[in-house]
Amino acid sequence: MEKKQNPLFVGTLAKGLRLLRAFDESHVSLSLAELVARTGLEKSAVQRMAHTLHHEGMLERDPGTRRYKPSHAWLELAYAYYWSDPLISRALPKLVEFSRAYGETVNLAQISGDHIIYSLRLPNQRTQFAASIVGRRLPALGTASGRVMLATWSSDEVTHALENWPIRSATPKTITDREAIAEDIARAKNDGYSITDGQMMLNEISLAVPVISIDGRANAAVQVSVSSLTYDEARLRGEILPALLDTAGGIPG
Amino acid sequence: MEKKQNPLFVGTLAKGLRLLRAFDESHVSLSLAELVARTGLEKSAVQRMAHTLHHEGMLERDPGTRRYKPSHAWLELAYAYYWSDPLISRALPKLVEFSRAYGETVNLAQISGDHIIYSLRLPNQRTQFAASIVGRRLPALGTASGRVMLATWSSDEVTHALENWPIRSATPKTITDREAIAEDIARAKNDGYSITDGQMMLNEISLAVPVISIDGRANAAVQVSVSSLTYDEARLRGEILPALLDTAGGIPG
DNA sequence: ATTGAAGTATCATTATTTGATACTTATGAT
DNA sequence: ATCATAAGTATCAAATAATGATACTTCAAT
Repeated sequence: MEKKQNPLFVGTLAKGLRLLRAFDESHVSLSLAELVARTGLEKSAVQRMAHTLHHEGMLERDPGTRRYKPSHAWLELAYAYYWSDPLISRALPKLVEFSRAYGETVNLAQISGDHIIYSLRLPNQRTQFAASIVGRRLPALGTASGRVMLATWSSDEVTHALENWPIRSATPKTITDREAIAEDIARAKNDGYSITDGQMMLNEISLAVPVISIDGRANAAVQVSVSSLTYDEARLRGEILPALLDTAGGIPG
Repeated sequence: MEKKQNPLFVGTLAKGLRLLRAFDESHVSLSLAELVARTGLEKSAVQRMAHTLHHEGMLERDPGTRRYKPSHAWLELAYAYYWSDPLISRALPKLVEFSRAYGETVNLAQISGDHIIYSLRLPNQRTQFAASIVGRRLPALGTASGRVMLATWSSDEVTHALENWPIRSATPKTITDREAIAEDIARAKNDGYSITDGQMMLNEISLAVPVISIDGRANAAVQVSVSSLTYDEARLRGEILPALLDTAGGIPG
């Protein structure tokens, strides 16, 4: 640790957190050696941190393989988060209502830095795993949700986002041209919704509408994903959009 | 810290985790002073840990009130957990299928020490917030899910659980007599399901069936909650039970 | 305007973490 | 089977980084 941090910064704690962060969708369990590789910490440090996290119930440990895994405590943290964010309890009943009425996958997305994060998801039969579980982060500029939120922000903020926020190409159809994204945001500003086609996954159309707070700004969006095989954009606009606007508008300010 | 721990134990990290754990459904945001009270740590230590957790993105901080809150990172951890637990991806499609077919709230519960934890929840219109979000823990003996899991365990394990696991009275109808719970588990062993009425919440009937693994043991259960105002136990057995058994049985070993 | 509580900053002390190393256990190739 | 190598575990002297007491500042309430 060669950082000249604030004297209030506790490096040991920060190191421990790096072990937790080392787990993700492509690293579902990690050995000691793998933790060393992924965190960049000393072997001894990882040994101690992993031991402590296990002792404290934050890491599961397979006695056979000696590999570490996330524990149930990670879900308990999510539980605490849900109670702490007032938007969640306001949005959930509306999303449930929509989900039951239309049978399509519906999500609540929130802005989180330059990404969006899905904080509520109500999957339907055909949605695949990654699109069914909360906590997924995606670059905001590449999603209908992110764009429809930006459409409610000041033009300075939008400009800054367009210039600095990341873009990740996920499919052949991913738009990586920032000029084109700017136009899409402008369109969303006019229309009050945003539609993307195959940006994160092929054959997936997303429709998002903003959850606007008292000050007119949206930090959240309600979003529906449908298969392009069963819907086209016109049908989405005709059948789903009005209900989705109701849903988002019905979320108490 | 007067603990004579293993030399591998890093006290500083454990302290930091206590701050995270201080948040729950009735402590959605905490001031520095409240964190001191809830963790039992020194004011200086809490100051440093909170600063570090905030710096590392694990705590949100309201600049106005100076209160700390869980951050979106807590949902990201849940995301990593979901990928790490193979049962989740196997169970989810089955639960979705059931949910859409019957329109009733359905959950996946897993054993977690002497509690159960809800790891998947598909809420319907009438379910209230606490029953809609994942990560909730309940004393296993007080739930249909816990009992139906125990029904697949060895009698030694059941005895041990009956003698030692906690019971919390949540409603006037909560059964606190361990003898009665023993009988209920025995019944579940025979029937292959368990029904409870108003144990955690009045007017709520729960039906749970085990998710049995290759060795015949269940560490998970699929559970349905319905209102006692619209269902009685007989109707639950007749209409829901067969489908629920299919659902749980269809979860790949 | 005053007061007490909450939050913030500082710093000498020393307990704790550190990281190198040695040891043990697993794994895989021949 | 045997060996070689990697992975995991244990130990300990050195010194860094956490500690916690205290003083200072800001805030909230009367």
